[in-house]
Amino acid sequence: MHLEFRHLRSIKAIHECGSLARAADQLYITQSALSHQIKGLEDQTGVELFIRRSKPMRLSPAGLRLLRLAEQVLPQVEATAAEFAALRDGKSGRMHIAIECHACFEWLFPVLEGFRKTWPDVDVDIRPGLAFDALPALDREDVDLVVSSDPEDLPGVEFVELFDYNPVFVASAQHPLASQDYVTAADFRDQTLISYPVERSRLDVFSQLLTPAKVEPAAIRQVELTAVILLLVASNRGVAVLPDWVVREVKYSSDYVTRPLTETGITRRLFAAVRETDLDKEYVQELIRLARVEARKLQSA
Amino acid sequence: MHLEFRHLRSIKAIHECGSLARAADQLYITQSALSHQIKGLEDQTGVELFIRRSKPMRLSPAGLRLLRLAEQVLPQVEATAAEFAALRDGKSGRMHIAIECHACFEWLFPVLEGFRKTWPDVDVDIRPGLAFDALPALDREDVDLVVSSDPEDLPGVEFVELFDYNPVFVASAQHPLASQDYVTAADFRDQTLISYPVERSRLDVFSQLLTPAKVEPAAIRQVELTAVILLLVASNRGVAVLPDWVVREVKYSSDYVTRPLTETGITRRLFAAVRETDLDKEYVQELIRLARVEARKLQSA
DNA sequence: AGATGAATGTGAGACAAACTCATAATTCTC
DNA sequence: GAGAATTATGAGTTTGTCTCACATTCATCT
Repeated sequence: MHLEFRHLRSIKAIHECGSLARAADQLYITQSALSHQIKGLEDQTGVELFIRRSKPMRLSPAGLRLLRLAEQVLPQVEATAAEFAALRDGKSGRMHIAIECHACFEWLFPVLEGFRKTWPDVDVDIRPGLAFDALPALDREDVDLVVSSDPEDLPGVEFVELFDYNPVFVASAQHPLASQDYVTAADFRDQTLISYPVERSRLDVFSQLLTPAKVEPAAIRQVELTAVILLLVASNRGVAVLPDWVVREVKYSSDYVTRPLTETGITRRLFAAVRETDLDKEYVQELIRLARVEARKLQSA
Repeated sequence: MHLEFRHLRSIKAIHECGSLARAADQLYITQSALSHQIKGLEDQTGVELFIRRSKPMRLSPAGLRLLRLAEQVLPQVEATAAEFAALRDGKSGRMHIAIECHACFEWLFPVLEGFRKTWPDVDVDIRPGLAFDALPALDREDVDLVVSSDPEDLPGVEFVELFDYNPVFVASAQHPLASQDYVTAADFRDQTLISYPVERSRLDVFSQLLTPAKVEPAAIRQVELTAVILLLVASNRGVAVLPDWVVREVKYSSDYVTRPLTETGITRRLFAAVRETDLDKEYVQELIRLARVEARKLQSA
């Protein structure tokens, strides 16, 4: 049975118009074409679709069955076509984000909250699980944006600057180091460091401070959640290094102090890695813009 | 968006096979054709359907959307195609029956009960509402079989003999006429006749007995249901004329007697009117066969 | 009945779309 | 980097669907 959408549309039109000629007009083909088409289908299936005895043609039981199929199927097709149109116009799309830096969730989530209001048809998700090899995942189109602070020169991938931040030392107000104006690598030698459970190269404390200075903390405790890290620090169970935006957030204001790392402080830059082909998409640019706005908000807080 | 079933089948096949070449084999087309086809669809929609960066091609989000459509739509189409095949093979069909004679429901219903067991895919219905002009309805394909005792010579319509029956006089055992061996037209002059609410020409009592004899009953009471007619007759509220098969059914065995109409009795013949084009369909012949069997069962009861 | 009008059906040819064949260009694997 | 596997491309053929022009059918009116 060689059925095509054309046949379903024709049957629906003939049923609605009550005549071949009018249906043909509606379908922008000649009445002859419609007649050929229906006859062809009838010949092929060996089943009568219309009752021609009485003259406005009426659907036979078999024709009614096809009409039912048409009424099930055609709306689904049109819905898909509409989604494709939205996709092409850039109104719809996918924005699955991999975050290499664990704490980024803190500013990214409010950004996405705002984003989904203006771009309701974009499928948004955060995938912290892919932290390992997020850039290959970007290339494989498993994700569409990677938040990273280590830009690489990859073909087809563009690193767009988001904002600068400072990793800062965090300790309980009662902690001895709290009395210093700033903290150096050597200061960590006797400390319990509380950090995210990821490899050292991905942690600012190590990559920017301890590893170059060849300093090893007395102990390391790995904690998944930012809120819990701050809780432990406030209870003087250890010290931590976190991006400034985290400790500036009001909701975590607790009994701890922050100090710069080294006399001058350390500055890091965050990037959004996206595929070059996605760079011109409006919603991608909008997300980057929103991220920068959010960063400015946090900095002034 | 010029989508065809072909595209949906291709996308499904490529997804399942994981490669163009294997999918092409499965679809009985060349790999080249498949490549052209997908590219054509992508060009037309302006949306990438497959990710070709890595070399077994994988579906893009948009491609996945189409795959979902395919998985919704294709089974529906195949189900319809299967129904059509059954239709052509005569395993499936429609058997909407119009009964001109009101009492025919009594034997027809058990027939249909048996019929639907062997022909589960035939859509069965009884339509007593069409009693008026059932033959035109047959021609218009509103119904497929008309049970009638008045064969006409219509083009395209065949009257197939079902069985003979005798309209018999029914009265309470206490009724004066119950003492006679048979009943004549004149006997009705003083009686209340209980009959179905249809025109006289459709009632055997009138067409076969009273109208030719120009006899008018004292009163006529019209009752819809056969069971109620027999109830009223048993209560001596009037007399009736019913086909023999009705009064032979055990379930109605009550306090009434039956007598022949006229000395010799009246015999009538029942026909199944079907369209000539339907005559060779197996399930039509089967229904007629079952009707005759049922009639024999009732006669021997 | 025959005429009239409004449908639907039919046949031939035009045209476009989809396929095949042969071959080029990728990408993966060892 | 060579070879294998996979996908892309271009040219030419085939298939199928459409249009055009006309035949046919059916319903209604006088």
